[in-house]
Amino acid sequence: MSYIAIPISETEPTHADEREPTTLHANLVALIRELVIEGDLEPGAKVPERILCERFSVSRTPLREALKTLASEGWLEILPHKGARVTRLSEEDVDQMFPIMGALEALSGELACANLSEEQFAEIRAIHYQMVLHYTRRELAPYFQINQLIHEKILAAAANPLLVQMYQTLSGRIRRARYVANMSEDRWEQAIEEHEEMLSALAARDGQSLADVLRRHLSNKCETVKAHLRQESAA
Amino acid sequence: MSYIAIPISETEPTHADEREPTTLHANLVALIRELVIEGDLEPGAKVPERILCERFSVSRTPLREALKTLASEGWLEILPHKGARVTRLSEEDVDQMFPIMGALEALSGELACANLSEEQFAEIRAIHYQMVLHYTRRELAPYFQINQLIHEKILAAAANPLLVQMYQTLSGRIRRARYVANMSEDRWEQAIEEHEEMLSALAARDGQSLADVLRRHLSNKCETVKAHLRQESAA
DNA sequence: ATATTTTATTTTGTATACAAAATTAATCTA
DNA sequence: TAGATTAATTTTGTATACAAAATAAAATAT
Repeated sequence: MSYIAIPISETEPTHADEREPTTLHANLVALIRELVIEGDLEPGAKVPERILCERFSVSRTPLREALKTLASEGWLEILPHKGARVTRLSEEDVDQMFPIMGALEALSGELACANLSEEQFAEIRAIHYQMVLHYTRRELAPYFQINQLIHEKILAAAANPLLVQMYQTLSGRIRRARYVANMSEDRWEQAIEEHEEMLSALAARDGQSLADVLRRHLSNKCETVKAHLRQESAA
Repeated sequence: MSYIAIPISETEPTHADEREPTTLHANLVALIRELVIEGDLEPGAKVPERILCERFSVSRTPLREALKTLASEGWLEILPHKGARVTRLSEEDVDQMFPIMGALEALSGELACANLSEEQFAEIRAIHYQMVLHYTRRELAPYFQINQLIHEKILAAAANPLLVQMYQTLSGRIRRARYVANMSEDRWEQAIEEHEEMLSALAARDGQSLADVLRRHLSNKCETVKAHLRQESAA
């Protein structure tokens, strides 16, 4: 049987000791997940319980519960009697993830077109042009951030919380790889063109077109990420 | 309050040499998940730790880890200091789940058409006609079982393990509701027609058509499930 | 020195112990 | 009697303790 988790992901405190109404378990899940996403725990690295216990000043009980949850979400792999390791994304994994993300994002596009208010559209359009500005100035980091924001806005407009959660789980797992991936000039230009298409489709509330371009966009992104993974594993 | 009788059957393999290393945690996850799916633990029911500990003859530590995992998978909800409850699907939940399942199943259809061997197709066709036979005899339970099998075969043909896992997790969560839902005669006939379309699309390896009919099929199923939920909550 | 057992040490899996919160039972008041 | 307050009980959250497995280190044989 399968086990893919649907995470309850909300941004939470930065220190384990500023816990108020929540439990250690919940805090630890958020904290360790962040460690993985930010790359403080590298893919393939062992995640020894004792080290983390000392780092967060907690006992093994809540920590182990957190590890189990994170494994269920796909961030870690737990081998019986051998402990937890940070999941290492293979090209195969990425090949499996991207079509699914494509399908989910396409769905979000269709739903967004059906629901999008004029205000929401205006906001996305504004953000879009801000992103283009960053592109013309070749400001990579802000570009990525704004880029992410656009996809989040579309996702939010789909008005399906479960869809948001599932997409974010997948997206989070490749976020680091995607961020580090230095795009080629050509790829960057292509990405901008795809975003122009998205805006047009959104303006026309053309769900089918939006779905198509999102799928295509993601498929291209997939190649970028895989290239980066190859490069990384070579080094 | 209803308690549970649990068979702890398959923990002892017949031969120790072909025994893969397993933990109580992993077993418990599978066992309790089954309890939820089979309906032994009803939606909304409390899941008291002590009771389950006694039923399974384990301590709270591995049990609690299992509960955390199951909560992460969406089967349970854990409220701090109040314990675990079986997730109760609202109509809203179902409305959110089905479009996603539709997107995933549509994707599986496209991928299946791209990969399907002649042998695989022949197998699905055979199963299909067996299902039609059950329909003509109005044998509901076997019909459901075979029906499920067809979808699993298509999913498997997509050759994307992650897709399988994600779909099964969602599918499992509504399985009980879907099974119990007594279909109307009209709906049943319609379902059969949709399955005929699926087979044609598969035969032609027409991914787009297959995706469309699968989405439509699932959308109809959604209405059936929601009707059942309404009926259930009324009682 | 290399390879292979044997023995320590560490790490994980599970059980138990104890404190805090929540639930239930009991008591009191109007 | 109903409702509110307080005390008892249960249940959950976390820490610690101990056993089994795995890893590292030491010792032996080749």
